[in-house]
Amino acid sequence: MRIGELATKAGVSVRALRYYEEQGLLRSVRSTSGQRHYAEEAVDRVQLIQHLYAAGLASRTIAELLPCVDAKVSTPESRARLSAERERIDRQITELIQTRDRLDAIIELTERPDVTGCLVKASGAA
Amino acid sequence: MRIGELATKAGVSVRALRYYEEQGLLRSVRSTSGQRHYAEEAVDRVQLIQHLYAAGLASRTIAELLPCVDAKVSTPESRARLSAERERIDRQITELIQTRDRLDAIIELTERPDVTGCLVKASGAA
DNA sequence: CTTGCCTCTGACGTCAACGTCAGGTTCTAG
DNA sequence: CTAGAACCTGACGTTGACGTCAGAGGCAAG
Repeated sequence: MRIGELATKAGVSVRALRYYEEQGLLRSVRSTSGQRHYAEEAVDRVQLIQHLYAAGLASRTIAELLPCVDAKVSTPESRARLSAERERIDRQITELIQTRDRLDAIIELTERPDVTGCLVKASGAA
Repeated sequence: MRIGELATKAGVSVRALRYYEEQGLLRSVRSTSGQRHYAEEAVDRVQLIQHLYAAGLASRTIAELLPCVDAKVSTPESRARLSAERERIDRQITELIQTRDRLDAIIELTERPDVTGCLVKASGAA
């Protein structure tokens, strides 16, 4: 498939795909006229890239991780990098859960209709 | 306390605190000479701000949420906004967990020492 | 063959959350 | 009283992941 189709299927922009290639995250086969062509698997790969971006990884980091994903080969460094990022994501999840809980508490406070007094008086209504 | 102390206690830069004030997220009492002074609670507030940033909220969004946190007052819109952001964070957590699990799978693949063949040959070793 | 959409390569624009530097004031320890 | 740290207000710089525009070529339909 060509770049437009991949963009649609993966839910990203054409520009993003070119950018991924520029960053070494995505490869394409070029036709004689220079147009990019992709296999079906590229859809999955693009989505993985998106998820890693969403997890806060930078292009450089992703570029360092993907080769060992492809080759299923690991050096001590790549393994360290993989688990380091895994831990980072894990901490991020923990933090997000805390933030969500805090938001929940806030919602609880602002939504409680039985403490109507605070809406007007905002005095020490325990 | 003054801005430097707050920065240290909250673990952010002085510049960041001034930026928060500029964005309407943090208030300070000015001394006659113009220096900012904060109460102890500011430490908590700054950390909440940081967590919301970490959860992907923009300054504008935080600025819209904080007043109803402060006043513990809620309009229908503020309630909608609060739970909308809560849902966003929730989806983000789900997505992060998926990404983490995917990383785990990758780590499993690259770390497995019993499939030594793929390190050199990378053939169809099931 | 032409119309119209898709694609190409630069290359500059954007936006947010600060970093950083300049030039001047204020506070505090000795 | 004085040196040095901390603070002030602008205001420009930075970074990453793209958006967007310009100008030129490619491809299927009629």
